[in-house]
Amino acid sequence: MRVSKEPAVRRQEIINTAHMLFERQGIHKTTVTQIADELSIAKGLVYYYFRSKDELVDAIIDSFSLEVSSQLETAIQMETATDKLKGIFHVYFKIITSHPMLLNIKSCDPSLLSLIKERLSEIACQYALRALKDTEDANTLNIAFPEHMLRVLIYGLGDLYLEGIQDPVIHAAVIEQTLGLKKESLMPFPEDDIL
Amino acid sequence: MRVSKEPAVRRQEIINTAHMLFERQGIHKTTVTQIADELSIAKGLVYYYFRSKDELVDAIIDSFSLEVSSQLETAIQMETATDKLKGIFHVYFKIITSHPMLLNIKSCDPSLLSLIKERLSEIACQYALRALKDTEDANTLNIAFPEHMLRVLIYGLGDLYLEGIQDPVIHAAVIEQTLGLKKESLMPFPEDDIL
Amino acid sequence: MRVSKEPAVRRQEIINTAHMLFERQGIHKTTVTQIADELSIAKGLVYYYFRSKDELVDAIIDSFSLEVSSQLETAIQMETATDKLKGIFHVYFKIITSHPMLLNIKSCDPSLLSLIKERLSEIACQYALRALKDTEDANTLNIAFPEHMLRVLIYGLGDLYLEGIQDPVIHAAVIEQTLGLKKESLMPFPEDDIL
Amino acid sequence: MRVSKEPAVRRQEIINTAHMLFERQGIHKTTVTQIADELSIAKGLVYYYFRSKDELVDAIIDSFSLEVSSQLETAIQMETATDKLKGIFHVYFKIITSHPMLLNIKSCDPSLLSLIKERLSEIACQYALRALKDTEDANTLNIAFPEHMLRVLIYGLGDLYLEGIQDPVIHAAVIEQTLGLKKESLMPFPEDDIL
DNA sequence: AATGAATGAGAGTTCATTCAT
DNA sequence: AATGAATGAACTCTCATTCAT
Repeated sequence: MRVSKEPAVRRQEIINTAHMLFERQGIHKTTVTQIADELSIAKGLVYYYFRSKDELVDAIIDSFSLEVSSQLETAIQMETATDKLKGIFHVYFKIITSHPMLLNIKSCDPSLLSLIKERLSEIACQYALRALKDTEDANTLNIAFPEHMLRVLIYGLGDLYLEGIQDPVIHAAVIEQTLGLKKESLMPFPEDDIL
Repeated sequence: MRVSKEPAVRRQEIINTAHMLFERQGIHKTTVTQIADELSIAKGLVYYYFRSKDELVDAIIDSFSLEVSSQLETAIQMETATDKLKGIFHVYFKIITSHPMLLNIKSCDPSLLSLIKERLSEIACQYALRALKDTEDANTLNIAFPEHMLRVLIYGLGDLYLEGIQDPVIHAAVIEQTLGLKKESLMPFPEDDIL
Repeated sequence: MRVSKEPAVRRQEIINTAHMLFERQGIHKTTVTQIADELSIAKGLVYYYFRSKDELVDAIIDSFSLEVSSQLETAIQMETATDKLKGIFHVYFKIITSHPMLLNIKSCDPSLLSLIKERLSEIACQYALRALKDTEDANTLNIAFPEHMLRVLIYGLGDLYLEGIQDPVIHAAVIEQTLGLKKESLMPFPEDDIL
Repeated sequence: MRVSKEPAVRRQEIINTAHMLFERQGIHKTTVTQIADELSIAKGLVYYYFRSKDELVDAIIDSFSLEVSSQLETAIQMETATDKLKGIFHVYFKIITSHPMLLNIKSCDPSLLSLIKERLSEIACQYALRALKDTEDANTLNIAFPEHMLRVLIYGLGDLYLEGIQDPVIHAAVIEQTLGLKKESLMPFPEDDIL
C-alpha cells in the first residue's frame, strides 16, 4: 500500500531507521534495501530524500549533532563552572549509554560509531571550554593547559567508559585530579541519579 | 614474469602493502586487485596466503601489534617509573607519527585505523601499567585510580595528538598533572629528540 | 534500453532460458552472464528474481514438474487402465522427445538432466500407479509386484528410449510382457500418432 | 617429505582417491588440491600423471569399467543362462552396494555417478546379452525382444535398487516375470548370500 | 618423480543507483 | 510523494593449470 507523509517526517524516519541499522550492523553491511524494508517503503523513496547513501550518513551525523548540542545547551545553564562540567559529563555519558552499540564497537564495522563518538566528543569539548571561559569561578582551576586537559579528559573518559569502567566515583575522581579541582568537589556526581 | 619468494617474505610483503593501502584509502575502498597490482602479483596469490580479505586484516593487526610490543619492550628497560613512562610515550607518539593516516581519520573509512589505534592504546596501557607496578619509585605517584588515569591519559593524549596538538611541552605538562607527578619531572620530554 | 515486465512473466522467461541453456551446455558450464545476455537483461536482474544459481535450478525443476503433472493429469482421464497407461507413456515419451538434450546426456554435464529425468520418472510412476489402482479393470493385471514392476518399466523404458530404441512396437511389447498384459492389448501404441 | 613410488602405483592411488572424493562430493566440488592433500602429494604431481582434471575423470571411469568387466567375466562362467543371469545380477547389485554414494545420488553433484551407473549398466547389458546368446538353454526364454527387455530390466532394476527396494525376492520375481522365466526359477536368488 | 608458489581468467554475487510509471 | 523492476560496475573469491626448482 502507498502511504504519504509529511516530507520532514518521512525524512526523519529514514534518518532514525538508518541510524539504528548502521549502529547495529555497520554502514557497509547495511543496504539501502534493508532500510527501505524496515520502513516498509520503496527503495526509490530513500533516493527521493537523499541523493546518496553517503549523504544519508552525513544527515544522520548532523541530526545526531543537533540533538547533542541541544542537550548540552540545557546542561550548561548552571551557575558555577563545576556545575556546568557536571552537567556536561552527565549528558556525555547519558548519550553514550543510550547508544549501546558504542559499547560493542569491536563486533561491527566501527566506522559510523567512530564518526559519532568523535563528533560527540568534539561538541562536548566545545561546551566544556565555554563552561570554563564564561564563568566567573573559572579561576578556581589550577592547571597548566586547561583546554588541552579538557580534550584529553573527554576523549579519554569516553574511552574508559566504553571499556566498561562506568563507576561515577571513578569518573569524578579522574576529573577532579585531571582538572586540579578540589577533591570531591564534583560529588555527588550526576550519574548517581540515573544509574 | 614469474617471481618466486620465500613464503614468509611474500606473506609479509602482502601484509605491508595491504596495511599501507588500507590506511590510505580505507579497508572497504581498497580492493584485493589493487593490493595485487601494487605488488605486481596475481590476485590469486593473495588468497593463497590469506583465506579472505578479513583474515588479511587480522594478520595486519597482529603484525602491527607485534611490532608495537617489541618496541615497547625495549622502551621499558629503564630504571625509574618516570623514565619508563617517558619511553612509552616516546614510542607511542612515534608510532602515531609514522602512520600519518591516523591523522586523516575523517577522510577515509576509519575502521582499520580505529582498530589499530585501539590495539596500540591497549598495548601501551599494559606496558605503562607494568611500568608503574614494577618500579621501586612507583610510590612517588600521588593519585587515586592510577590504572584508570593511565587509560584516560593514553587514549586522551592519543586523540589530542591526532587533533594536531603535538607540542612536547604540552604533553609533558598534561602527563605530569594527570598522574600527579612533580612539575617538569618529565622534562626534557623525549619527543624533542625526534621532531 | 530498459524494458519492464510483469514479474511473473520475467521470472518465467528466466526459467525457460536457463532451462534451455542448462540442457544444452550443462549447469556448470552455463554462466549467469550467459543467461542474462541471452535475455538481453542485466545480470543483476537474475538475482532479483532468484537468490542464487542453485535456487534457479530448483525453480526450473519445479516448473518442469508442474508442466509434466498437468499433462499427465489430462492423459489419465481415460476409462480403462490400459488406456490410461497408453496415455501416460505417450506423454512420457513426448516429453523425453521434446527435451532432446536428454538424448545427449553423455556430452554435457548430466546433472540437470539426471534430476529432470528422475523427477519425470517419479511423477510418471505415481500416475501409472494411480492408473492401476483407480480402475475397475485393474484386476486384469496378472503380476506379482505391480508397483515395483512399474518402476522398473518406466525407468528402464526411459533409458531404452534414450539409447535410441524408439520403435513403438517394441515399447508396446515390452510393456505388455512386463505388466503381464495380453499381447497387443496396447496396440495401436499412441506414439504412432506423433512420430 | 618426498616419497617416490612406482608410476603405476602412484597413478592408481590418484585414481582411487579421486574416485572416492568425486563420489562423496561431486566432481565439481572436489578440487585438485583436495585430491593432492588427501594423498599428501603436491598438486603438480596430479598433473604429471594426468593432463587435466577431465582426463582424470576419464581414467576413473575406465578403471572402474575394467574392474566391472573382470568381475562379470568371472560371473558368466556358469552353465545355464539362468545361472549366468543370476551371477550377473549378483555382481551388478554388489557393485551398486559397494558404492554407497550411488544411493545418495540426490545429495551431491550426480554427474560422476550418472556416468558410472550408465557405464555399469551398459557393461552388464553386454554380458547379459552374451549370456542369452552363448547358452544352449537360451531358448527357454519365451519373450518377444529379449535384448531390449534386458536393457529395460537392467536399467530399471538398478534404479529400483537405488530407490531403496533391495529385497532379493522382489528382484527375482521382477526378473522372472520380465524375461518370461518360470516362477521361482531364479530362487534362491544370490543376494541371499551376501546380505 | 616430485614440489608448491604463482598465475589468470572468470565465476557468482552484491548493491548503490536510476527511471518509467 | 511513492513505487519497484531494472541496471551495471565492481567486488570477493575459486581453481584448473603452469613452471622453475
